[in-house]
Amino acid sequence: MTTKEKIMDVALHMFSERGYEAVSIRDICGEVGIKESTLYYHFKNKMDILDSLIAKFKEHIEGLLIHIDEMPQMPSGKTKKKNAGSTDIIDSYMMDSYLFDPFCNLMIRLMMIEQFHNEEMRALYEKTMFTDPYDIYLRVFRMLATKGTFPESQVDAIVRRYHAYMTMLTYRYLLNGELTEEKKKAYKKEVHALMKGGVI
Amino acid sequence: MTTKEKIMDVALHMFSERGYEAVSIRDICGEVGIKESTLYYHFKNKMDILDSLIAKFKEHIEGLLIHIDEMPQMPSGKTKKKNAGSTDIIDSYMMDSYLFDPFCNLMIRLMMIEQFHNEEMRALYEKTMFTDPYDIYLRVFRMLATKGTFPESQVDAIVRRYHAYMTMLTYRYLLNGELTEEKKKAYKKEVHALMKGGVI
DNA sequence: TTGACACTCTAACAGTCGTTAGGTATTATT
DNA sequence: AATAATACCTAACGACTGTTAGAGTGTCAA
Repeated sequence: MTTKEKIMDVALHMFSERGYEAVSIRDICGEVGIKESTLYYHFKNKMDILDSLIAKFKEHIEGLLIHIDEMPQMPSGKTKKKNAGSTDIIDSYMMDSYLFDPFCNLMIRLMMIEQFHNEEMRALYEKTMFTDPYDIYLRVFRMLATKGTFPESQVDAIVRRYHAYMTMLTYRYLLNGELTEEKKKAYKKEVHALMKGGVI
Repeated sequence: MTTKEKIMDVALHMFSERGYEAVSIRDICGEVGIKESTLYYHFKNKMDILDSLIAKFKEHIEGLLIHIDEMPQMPSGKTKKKNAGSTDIIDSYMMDSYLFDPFCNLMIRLMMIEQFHNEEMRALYEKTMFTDPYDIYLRVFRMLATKGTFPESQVDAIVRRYHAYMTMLTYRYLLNGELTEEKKKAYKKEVHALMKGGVI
């Protein structure tokens, strides 16, 4: 990891825990192991660190959304038990590559903190936590409806329910205090229980 | 409003928007219109302001919970259309006296921000945003089940759904950027649409 | 061997931070 | 009238803030 990457990594950890303003340049440099002037060789000022993190995050989710656009009509399609495909693809993109991903999880926390006084953060937060996920769920469940898993007339209601559950569980387990392995397990367990239990 | 109350009011507005550490004593005093030394006449230090806000909030929700404990088996019970009672009591306690209440709404935002590096805040946040609401919904829907609105066997599933919807909508509309009248209306509209639409 | 470049350092700047000592009015109590 | 309490003030403290000028390093191409 280069010094620049290390600075961004340390800064994200600190920003997402205490907020941008509350973290000082000296806090970051102390943890990275460099002098303050060295940081200004890599970034033009403090805000430039935050901007770089946002740019990196935007690139990351852009990549995810492109992959979802290109996703197959039904992933592998080996097992044919009900809803299996939907769980797989949502697990893969929403959980493993987004909510559980260390970088993305910390960025979501940072957006949660900064959204109240930063309009750019607020817009990005709304898009990545509400608008985009809803669109993804809609796409997945529409696909499943064409496969005959359930009537197309029910898609809207099912997507609303699924989105509500996923959002609640995300805030309950993945954005509440430290993200432990236990919380990830509890989150996955609840999601799968809902799928099996026919609550969706 | 006394000077002490004004300090707490201004501090809460600033803390809930930018976070505790990012707000300075001079920021607060400038807005209140006093000198810094005057603030130290009313509070022993900066943390004392935060502690006072937390104490006030705890008292507030304690009062709400006691009122719910003492609530009648069925409020007024004049109209008998399905689910009418549940909506009324939840509107009254959860929305008007909690989520929409200016003081509580700002305290929730503050807890959202501070929970990641303050264990007391995290515990209070979990209790007031997840544990307590779930218990309240459970109590209300159990009561409705005994009235025959729906089978008792369905109570658990219904409460899970209701809690998920309410939590999602709260984060989507009431804890996302500025709390406008439009957002309150959109929130209420979605909640009532879910009740009428039989999605619950 | 020289020069250019990438990277890190020392040392300091002006401004802001939380906090405090000590003074001054106004009001209530004796 | 004297005393005490309440609520505010001026002025400053040492520590910390983001940021910068300028001086080394080491590596590589000419």
